[in-house]
Amino acid sequence: MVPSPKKHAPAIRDAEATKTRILDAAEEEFAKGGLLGARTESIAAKTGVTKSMIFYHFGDKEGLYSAVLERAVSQRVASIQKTDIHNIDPEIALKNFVETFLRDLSGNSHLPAIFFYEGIQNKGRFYSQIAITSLYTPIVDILRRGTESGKFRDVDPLHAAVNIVGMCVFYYCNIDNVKHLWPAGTNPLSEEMKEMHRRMAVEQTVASVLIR
Amino acid sequence: MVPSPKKHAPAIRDAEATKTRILDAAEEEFAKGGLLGARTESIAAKTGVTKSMIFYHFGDKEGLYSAVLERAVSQRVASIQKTDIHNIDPEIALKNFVETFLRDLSGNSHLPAIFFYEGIQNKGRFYSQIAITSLYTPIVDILRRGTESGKFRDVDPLHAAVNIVGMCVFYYCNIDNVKHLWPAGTNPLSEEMKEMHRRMAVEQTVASVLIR
DNA sequence: GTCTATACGAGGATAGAC
DNA sequence: GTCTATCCTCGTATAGAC
Repeated sequence: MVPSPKKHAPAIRDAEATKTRILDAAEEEFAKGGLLGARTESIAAKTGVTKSMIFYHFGDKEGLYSAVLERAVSQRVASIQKTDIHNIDPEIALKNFVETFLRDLSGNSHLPAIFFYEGIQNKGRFYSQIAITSLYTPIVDILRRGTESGKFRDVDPLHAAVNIVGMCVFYYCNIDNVKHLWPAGTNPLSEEMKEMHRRMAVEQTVASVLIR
Repeated sequence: MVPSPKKHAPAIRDAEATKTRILDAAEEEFAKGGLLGARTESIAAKTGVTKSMIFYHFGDKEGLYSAVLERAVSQRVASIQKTDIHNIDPEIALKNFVETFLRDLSGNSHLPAIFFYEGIQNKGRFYSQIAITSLYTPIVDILRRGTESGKFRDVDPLHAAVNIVGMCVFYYCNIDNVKHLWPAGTNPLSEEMKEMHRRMAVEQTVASVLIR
C-alpha cells in the first residue's frame, strides 16, 4: 500500500491571524538584522508558514518591513497620547514621558533595534521621520518649558533630548553586548532587570537636566 | 592600428598602503551595514582596487572585519591608557574619561555604529568582549569610587555605566535619523555640532550621577 | 489561502594571466 | 600584488497545483 505523501498540514485558513503571526516573527527578525539582514526564509520558519505567504500577504520584503514599522509607530503614538506630558511641573512631565516610554519598550524590546537599523541602514527612508517627530517633539517641548521656568539647567534642548533617548534605548539595543557585564546567567530581559534599568534611566534623565 | 586594450592602470604596488586603504573603506562600509550588510564589492570600489585584493590581503570578509575591529580596539585602549581616570576626585575622573571618549569618537565617528552592529548582529562573536571591558570597567570603577566617597548618588554602577555610554554614542549611531531635528542643511558632523554634543554629553553624564 | 517547485539575480570567493 | 573572468551558493520572488 502506497503511503500517502505526507504534506504539511495546511494550517487553519485565517488570513488576519496569519498576517499577525508573520508580523510578530518579522519584528523579531528585523530587530536582529534590519531590512537588509532579515531573511524571509527564517521569518517564515518562525511563523510556521511558507515563504510564499509573506509575498502573498505583503507583496515583497519591503512591504512587510513597512507594515512592521507602521504597526510599531501607531502603537507608540497611541501610547504617547495617553500620557500626561503637559503637567505644569516639567519635572513630572519629563518623568511621566520617560517612564511610559520605557514601559512600552520593556513590553516590546525589539523596537529600539528596529528603529536604530532603520536610521542607520535606510537613513529613515521608510518611516522614522514620523517616528522621530512623535518621539522627540514632546521631549524637546518639556525641556524648553523646564528651562524657561528655571527648574532645568540652560541645556540645548535638541542635543539634550537626543542624549536622553540614547540613555533610554541603548540598553535594549545592546542587550547581547552589555549582558556580559553582569554575572553569567543573568537575564537582562528579566522583569527585575528591566525595572532596574527603567528606574535608573528615569533618575538619570531627570538628574541630567535638573538645576542642582 | 589596433588600440591597445586599455586596462586599469595597476596601481602602485604597496601592500601596506593598499591594506590601509582597504581598512579605511571597510570601516566606513561596516559602519553602514555591519558584517552582514557590507558588500566587498563596494568596499573595493571605495578603495579603488578590485574585490580580489580584499581576499588576497585578508582571506575572507570576516578576516577583513576582524582586522577593522582589531585596529579600532587597539586605538581605543591606547587612548584610555593616556587618560587620567585615577584622579582622586571621581567627578574629574569621570569628566576626563567621557571627554576623551567623545573626542576619540568625533575623530572617528564610524566606531559607535560598528560596535553597535557587532553586538546586535554577531552578539559580540568577534571582538566586543574585550572592547566592552576596556570601555565599561573604567566607568564602573569611577562610579563605585564616587558613590563610596559620597560625591555621587547611590546608583547601580553597571546600569548607570551602560546608560552613560548610551548617552555618549547614540548621537553618532543615529546621525541620519536625528539630523532631521535640526534645520535642513545643518551638518551633524561639523566641528561645531560635534563640540556641542560633547559639551552636552559631558554635562549630562556628570549631572546624572552627582549628588544634588 | 496555503503549499511545492523553480527562475533569477546578487554577492562571496577562487583560478589564473600578467 | 594586482587584475579579469568565472563559479557557486544563497535568498528574493514567481508560477501554478490544491
